[in-house]
Amino acid sequence: MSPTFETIWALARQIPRGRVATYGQLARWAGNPRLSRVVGYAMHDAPPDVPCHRVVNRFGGLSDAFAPLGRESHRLLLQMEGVAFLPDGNVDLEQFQWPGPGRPHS
DNA sequence: AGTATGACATAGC
DNA sequence: AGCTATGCCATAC
Repeated sequence: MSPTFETIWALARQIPRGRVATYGQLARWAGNPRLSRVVGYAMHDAPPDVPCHRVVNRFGGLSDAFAPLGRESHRLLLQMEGVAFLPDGNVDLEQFQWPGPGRPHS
């Protein structure tokens, strides 16, 4: 496996429960803000221990590629974790977007 | 081995 | 302010 994938998976795994992160942020923490595409691809190959449902695009919702898997599952999973959804069907990034691993300070 | 595509994002116009 | 073009890494053909 590529170290990039492992890095991305590690970051995704570090996402606290009830919080979501965007591809851009993961990519940024991975080392390159433009790695967003690779992040998505990493999610494609992401093992079950990676909460890919906590990884969303900058709109706050999973991409269409995840839709066939059941976007309701996505919403249900996040709701189960205490994440609120907007009427748009997207997560309230303003409230639930993960601040980042480099600033775990309250 | 090279080209094309992909769960996105940012910058430029 | 909205759209187009480009960047990045890895996989598939």
